[in-house]
Amino acid sequence: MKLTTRDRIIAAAIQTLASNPVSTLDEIAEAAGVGRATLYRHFESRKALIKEMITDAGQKMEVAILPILTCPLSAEKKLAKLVRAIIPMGASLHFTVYEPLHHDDPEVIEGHDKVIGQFKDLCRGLKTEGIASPDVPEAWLVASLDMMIFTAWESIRRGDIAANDAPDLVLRTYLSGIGAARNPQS
Amino acid sequence: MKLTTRDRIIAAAIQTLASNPVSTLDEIAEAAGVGRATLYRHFESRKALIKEMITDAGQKMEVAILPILTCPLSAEKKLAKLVRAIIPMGASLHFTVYEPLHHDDPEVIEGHDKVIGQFKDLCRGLKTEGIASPDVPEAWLVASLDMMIFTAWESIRRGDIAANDAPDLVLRTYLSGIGAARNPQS
DNA sequence: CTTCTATGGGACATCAAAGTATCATATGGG
DNA sequence: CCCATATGATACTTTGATGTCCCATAGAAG
Repeated sequence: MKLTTRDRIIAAAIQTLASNPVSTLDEIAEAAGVGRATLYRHFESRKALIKEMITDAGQKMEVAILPILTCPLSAEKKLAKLVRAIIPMGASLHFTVYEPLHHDDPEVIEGHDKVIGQFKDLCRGLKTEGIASPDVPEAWLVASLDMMIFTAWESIRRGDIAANDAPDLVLRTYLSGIGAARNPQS
Repeated sequence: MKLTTRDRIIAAAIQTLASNPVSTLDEIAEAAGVGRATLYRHFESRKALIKEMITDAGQKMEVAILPILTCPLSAEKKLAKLVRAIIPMGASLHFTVYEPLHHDDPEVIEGHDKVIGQFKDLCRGLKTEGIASPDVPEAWLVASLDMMIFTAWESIRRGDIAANDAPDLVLRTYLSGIGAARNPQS
């Protein structure tokens, strides 16, 4: 199925703005392969585009996360599936979690809280299963997981890390650090 | 000793631009506690300010890193000192390592490479000491360390993590993951 | 073939931030 | 007191990106 023009613009905006937050609409339009006028036919303004981009990213994240986190698996297994699923969406993750702009928009905040909430639940599960130590703050569990996934995405994009190696690296580093893996499964 | 106006502006620019990359010069000037005119008395243009900010951040990083990495300690000890020293400089780290703008400026690139080079040396040391597993790519060792330190800084700034807890969290997560620490020293 | 819709491209208007110029004022040394 | 230097404040110009408009055209549907 062919992507709609709107979706191509959103995707281009995510990619372009992730690599340079001060991109112009010309750059975004070019990356999307459309004229700037077309961009304005789909979005009222720059601000509207960015807002829809953020909520769109949040929805994509939710769609990717929910089925994984609601299936009956151990938190550790869920984590593994989650990491694999989300690494390719690094830019979406970035905008969903770390967008200090639109601080005020309730719709944006809601999407943000939903995604973060899912992460928090997962991290709580890791604690109750004894995977994560109880004396590590939950906020750190969430923040470092987000960060590690985003870093993996960026490392792939730069060509530093093979896309197929990234998920294992993230899981391993997150669960047992950079030393010898304690549970070299999967 | 009192900070020069120039240094206050640079510091304000680092803080302000780290939290919002599209800050205006008015915002930066206000954060520095000076008038916008004064800002132009010290820097030719916005671009010049940002460039000097980046090189300044790079120099600060170098000054902070070098004495630690050249002293005769194990790589593991160096890492511990490094993390403690750099976390409060999170914003500087951010601009030194992850600034895709000024991609072209040789001076900026040089500073970047110098800092990254130091990190790489340290990571190599961790490998030879057997602290880091040999099958983890060096690029991942560097990238995840950078990002973890930056995340710690941001978590402190948001109020999620206590400043005094952050270094141990980073070291522990980096070396042995979020589970029970293997070597609960220091 | 005609019509409807979406698009590309370019000309133009508008606006916000960058950058410039000037004056009054403070501060510190002589 | 007087001068030099640095600054705050404000008004002004310039610039570059945003936002608007229009027209020619391609493709799909009738």
